[in-house]
Amino acid sequence: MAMAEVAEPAERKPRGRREPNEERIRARNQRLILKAAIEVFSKKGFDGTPISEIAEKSGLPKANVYYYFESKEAIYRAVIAHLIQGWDDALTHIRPEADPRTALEGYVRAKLEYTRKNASESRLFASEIIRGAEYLTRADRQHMKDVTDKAVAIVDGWVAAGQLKQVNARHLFIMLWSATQFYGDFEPLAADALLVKRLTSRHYEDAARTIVDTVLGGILAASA
Amino acid sequence: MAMAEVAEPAERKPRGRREPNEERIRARNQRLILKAAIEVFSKKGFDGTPISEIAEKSGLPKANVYYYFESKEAIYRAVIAHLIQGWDDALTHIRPEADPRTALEGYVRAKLEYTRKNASESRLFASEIIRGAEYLTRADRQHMKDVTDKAVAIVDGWVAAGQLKQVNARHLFIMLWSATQFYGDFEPLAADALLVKRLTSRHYEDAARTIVDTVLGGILAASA
DNA sequence: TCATAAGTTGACACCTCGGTCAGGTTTTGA
DNA sequence: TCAAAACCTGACCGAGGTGTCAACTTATGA
Repeated sequence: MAMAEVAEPAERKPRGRREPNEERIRARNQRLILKAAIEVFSKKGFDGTPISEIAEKSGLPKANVYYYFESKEAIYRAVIAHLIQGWDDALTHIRPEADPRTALEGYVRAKLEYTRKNASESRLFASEIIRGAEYLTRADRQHMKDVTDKAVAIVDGWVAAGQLKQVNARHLFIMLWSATQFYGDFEPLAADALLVKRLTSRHYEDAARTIVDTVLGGILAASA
Repeated sequence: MAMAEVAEPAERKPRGRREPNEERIRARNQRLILKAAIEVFSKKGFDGTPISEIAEKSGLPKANVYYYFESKEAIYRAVIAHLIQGWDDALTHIRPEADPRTALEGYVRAKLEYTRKNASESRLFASEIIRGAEYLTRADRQHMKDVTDKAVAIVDGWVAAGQLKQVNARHLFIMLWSATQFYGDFEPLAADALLVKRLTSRHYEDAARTIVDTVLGGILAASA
């Protein structure tokens, strides 16, 4: 709603250069706040999160949090915007000149890795989408679309070249995405299904193998 | 937390029988409240939902809602418990004597159908899991486990009989589940990926075909 | 050295929300 | 017909949450 999400200082002209490791107060505190916010938001959701808890977790008094961010919503938006970045890294595995099996397997594994290592972020993102994605900016969504389009084009190319059987690339990526997301976002359910208390790296390994085997087995053009 | 979730009336002995279509006041109002609750909870989450809105949507004053339910949490629990029921219907397609292709295809289509027709419930469930599944009772989770176990055993049977290639049945079901869930729970994302504003039945049809083709193509034992 | 900008903070205003309650009306069943 | 149970509800309360503010301290740069 608000135009200026972050309260800007009166912009003293940045005349002198700075030592790299002398982190500016503003940068440090914003980082602290955002980091705490990711954790708390992902655990309790937007409405369930009191600013006081973000403040506590970041070691700052509440009023100081409001010195750096205009509102709770501004913090949330900043966090969401930050999530989008790391999002498409896995897709870099999908390169036209790569062979489909290696590329797709690389994607699946990278995606699972990301989901596993960044479970909080992943859940927060999922929860934002489930709630209707109202805090994702048009630009964020466009970016995700662009990245998807590019990957889809490459898969279509493989299909055209006879390297893959006919397949709807968009639905294919949805499958891969949802399957990989699942292990992080719905961990309790996944753990139940696998008869364990918590998922370990072994389960992620099994997941990768099953996904790759079944999906690739289904679309890889007669290589066997 | 509370033992008695729902405020019970002083249990007048049910001595006379009733006309079937003369719905009792209590039953009707509880139904109204639960229905409204599903909608609102799924849109705003537990913390984001004010009881006043459930009241409004169900046409009852807030105090009346509290006449039927002890607390907000009680309403939420009741809703969640209700969700579990419809959950495993799709799995009835997985029967030992069925042939794998028909069975799995039936499952995928039924699951997509459910997700599509009951998007609110589906999202609410997903959001509950993402938040850590703290309101799912042990019994609910056990039930889901049991149902899963049964389906897994059947798939394992097919594998043993040589009807399917070697596959980790538990991960397989996770794949199918997550893929089918995705279209309902993450609709905005799915729509973006498919370059449309909203998903239609055609997209669900494409989804079913893609899932079935790729997954079954990957695990069906040399039938082609 | 010193004026000014940036950063810090406890206290507080204000509002929303979960939940209660007293006292009413309607249903029920004998 | 009538008493008791079930049902209904406006008004209210207290806890907890967002966001503000005025006064203070620290950093900056000429």
